[in-house]
Amino acid sequence: MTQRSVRHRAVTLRQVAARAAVSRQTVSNAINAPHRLEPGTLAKVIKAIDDLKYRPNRSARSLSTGSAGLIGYCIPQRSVGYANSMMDSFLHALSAAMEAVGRHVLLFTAPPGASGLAMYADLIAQQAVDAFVLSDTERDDPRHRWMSERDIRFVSFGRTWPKTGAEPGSWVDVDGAAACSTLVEGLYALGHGRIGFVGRSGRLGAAEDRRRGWRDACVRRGLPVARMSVACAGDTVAHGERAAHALLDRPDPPTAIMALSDVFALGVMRAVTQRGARPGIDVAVTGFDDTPLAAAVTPGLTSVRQPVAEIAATALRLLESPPGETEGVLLPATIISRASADINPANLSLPIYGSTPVVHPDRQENGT
Amino acid sequence: MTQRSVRHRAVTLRQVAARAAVSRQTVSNAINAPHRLEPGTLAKVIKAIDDLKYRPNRSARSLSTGSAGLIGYCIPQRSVGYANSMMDSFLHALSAAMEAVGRHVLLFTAPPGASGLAMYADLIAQQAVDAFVLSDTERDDPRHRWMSERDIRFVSFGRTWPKTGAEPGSWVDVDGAAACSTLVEGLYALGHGRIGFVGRSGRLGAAEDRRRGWRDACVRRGLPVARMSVACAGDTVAHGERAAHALLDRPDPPTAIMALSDVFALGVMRAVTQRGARPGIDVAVTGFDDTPLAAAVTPGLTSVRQPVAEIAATALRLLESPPGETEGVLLPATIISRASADINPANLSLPIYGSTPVVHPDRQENGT
DNA sequence: GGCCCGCGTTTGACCGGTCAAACGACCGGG
DNA sequence: CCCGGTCGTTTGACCGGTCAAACGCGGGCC
Repeated sequence: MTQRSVRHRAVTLRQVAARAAVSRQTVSNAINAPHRLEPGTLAKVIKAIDDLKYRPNRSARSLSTGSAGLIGYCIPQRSVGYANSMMDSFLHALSAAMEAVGRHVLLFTAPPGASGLAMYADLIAQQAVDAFVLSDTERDDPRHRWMSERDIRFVSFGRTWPKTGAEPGSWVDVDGAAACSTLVEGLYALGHGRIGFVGRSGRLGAAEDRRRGWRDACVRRGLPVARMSVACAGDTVAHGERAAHALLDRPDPPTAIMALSDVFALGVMRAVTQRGARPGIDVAVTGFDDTPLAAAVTPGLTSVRQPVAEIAATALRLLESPPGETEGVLLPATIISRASADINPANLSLPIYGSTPVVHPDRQENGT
Repeated sequence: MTQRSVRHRAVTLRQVAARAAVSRQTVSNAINAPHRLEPGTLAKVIKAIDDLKYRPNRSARSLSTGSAGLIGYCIPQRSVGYANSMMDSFLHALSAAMEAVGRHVLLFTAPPGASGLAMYADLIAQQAVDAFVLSDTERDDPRHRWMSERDIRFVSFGRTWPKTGAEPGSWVDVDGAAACSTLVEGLYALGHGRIGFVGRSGRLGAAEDRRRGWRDACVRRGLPVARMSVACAGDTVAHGERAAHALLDRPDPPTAIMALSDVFALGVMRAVTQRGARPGIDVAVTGFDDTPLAAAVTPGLTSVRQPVAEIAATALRLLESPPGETEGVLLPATIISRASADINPANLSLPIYGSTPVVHPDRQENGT
C-alpha cells in the first residue's frame, strides 16, 4: 500500500557501467582483477559502485564461474539428550571462516550411513554446493570413498582412516589419542594404578581414537587394560552411569575412570556418588569436549577442549588447496583440569602420541 | 591420473531435450508444470531425465526466477559455557522443513544489534537469500523494523513486540508466559507460598515473557512478587548460583525458585545444596528448555520443552504465505516434570494465558 | 467449408554475471 | 616508417535455466 511496496530491482553491473561510462567488463575487472585497470578508471568505477551500492548477483556469478560459493554441511540428527555444544560452536567457527573468504555454509540433513549419500549426490548434481565438510566420521566411512570416486571435493572433520596407503581425501582431526594418553599420564602421576574407560560401541572414529590413547598409555605404564573398559550403546547419562557401575562392580575396580564424553562422565560421577564415594577424591573422573556441563557440575569435571576455530580454519584451507593434493592435519586438544581429576602438567612425562597442553580455568569461571 | 579425473560436465536441460527429441521448454515444463504436457510426452521426457540423471542447475534457475531457494539464519555468537542445545535441534528441524520444499538454510554470522545489519543487507543485495529466519529476538528488535522498511521477507522466532498496532512481520513464538504461569500454579498446588524467579537482564523478549507469566500468576494467587526476583547479567551456572543465594538470603526466602534456563536452574540447585537444603524436597527448582542437563542432574530438573519441529514448520509456512500478510503464531510448550518440582497436572486450575501440558518422562529416560 | 478456440509444443529473448578474443593506443626497435 | 608487443578497454558469446509470445494442429460450431 505504501510507495515502498514497489519492489525495486537490484542494481546490476550494467547500470554501474553506464554510470561510470565504461563497459561491463571493466566493472567486472574492477571487482575481480583491479590490477588490470588504470588507476583513474578504477577510482571512477569504484565511485559508481559505491554510489549505487552495487553488489554482484551471486546466482549469476555462480552460473558463469561454475562454483556456487557454498559448502554443504550435514547436521546430524542427534538423539534427544545428546549435548553436543561442541558441534554448535564448530558450526559458528566454520561459518565465520567461510565468510572471511566470501563463501557460506549450506545446511542439509541426511540419514546416516550409505542411505544418506543420495542427499549429497543431489546437492552436487544441482551444483548447489562446491564441496562438503563432513563431521561425525566413522571408521571406513562410506562417504569418503564415495566422494573421492566421484571427484567430489570434501574435507573431513575426523580422519579418513584409509585401509590402503592413499588417503581418499583431506582431513582435520583433533588428537584424541594424545589427549587421552596425557590424561592417563596425569592420573598415573596422581597415583592411580587402575584406570577405567567408558567408551562407545559402533564405528565412530573419534571414539576408537580416544580409546586407543587410553589403552596404549596404560600398557606403556604397565597398568591393566583387560576388563577395564566398557562400551556403551547410547549417548546418555544413564548409559554412562550403568557403565561405571559395571566397572566398579569388578573384582579390582578402577580408581579413576575416563569417559568418552562429558555426558558419560556425568553418569560416572552419579554412579560414584550413589556408591557413597566422592568423585574427584575417591574416584577420579574425566570427560571430553568441555561442554558447559563440565564447568557446571560439582566437583568441576576435568575435560578435553577441542580447538574449534583452528579446526574450521584448517578445514577451509584444505578445501581451497588444489584438488588431488590430499593432506591430513592433526591438531592438539587442550586438557581443562578441574577438581574431578586435578591433572598437574608438571608431572607429565614425555608423551607417546603428541603433546597436549593442560590448563586450569577455575579462577575465571567462578569469578564475576 | 585415473580416467575419472576428467571432470565430466553436469547434464543440462538441453541434453535431456535432445535425448527425448523435444524442445528445452518441454523438459522445463515436465519438471515445473507436468500437467501441461501430454501424458505420452511427459513419460518420454521423464525417462530421458532418469536415464541421464538430470538435475536442474540451481544457480541457473535462481538467476532466472530471481529467488535463491535459500533462507538465511544467523548463528549467534554465544558466550562460552552457554548450553543452548535447543537452538541446535531447532536448526536441524528448520533445515529438514526447508528441504521438504526444496529449499535450504544458509548460515552466516553477524554481530548482535544494529551493527550486524550490514551482513543481512549484504546477503540481500547479493540476492544470496530470499528471506531470513531470526532468532534470539529482543524487545523492539531493530532488525524487525529495518527489514520491513526494506521489504525484506523474514520470520521471527520470538514475537516482534510492536509498539504500535501493526506488526512489522510474521513471527512464531512459544508461550513462555503460559508455561511459567502453569509452573506457578503447579508449585502453588504443591503448597508453595513464596515462589522466586531467576531471570536475565537485558532486552531478550523470551526472558521478559517468562517473567511476566511468573509474575501475573503469583499476583493472581496473592503470592508476593516484590523482592522475589533477580536478574542475572550473564548466562552461566555461577550467575544462577549467586542469584539463588541472593534470594535465599532475604528475610522471607522463597520455598520454590523458577529459573529462566536450565543453566541458571543448575546454579540454583547448587546454591540450595550449599546451604544444606535439598533441591526438590526443601526447595523446589524449575528450569527452561529441557536441555540434556535437566535429565542428567540429581534430582531430575523440571523444565519446559519447546516444540522445535512445530516452530520450524510454522516458520516455513509463514515465510511462504503471501508478502504483506503478517501473522503471529503462539505455540504451547510442554512442562517436563521431574523430581526437582513434581508438578501434578491434575491439580492445575484454569490457565490465565494458555494451556500448557505436563508430562512425566522419567520412566523412559532412566530405562534401557 | 471456414472460423475460432484451446491444447501441446516450440522459439527467441532474457536473467546478470564471466570468459576469450578483438580492439585501439602507445611505445621502442630495426 | 613500419612492425611487434604491451597495456587498458571493449565486444560478442556463453553459463543453464525460465518467461512470454508464437506456432501448428485438431475439434466443435455455425
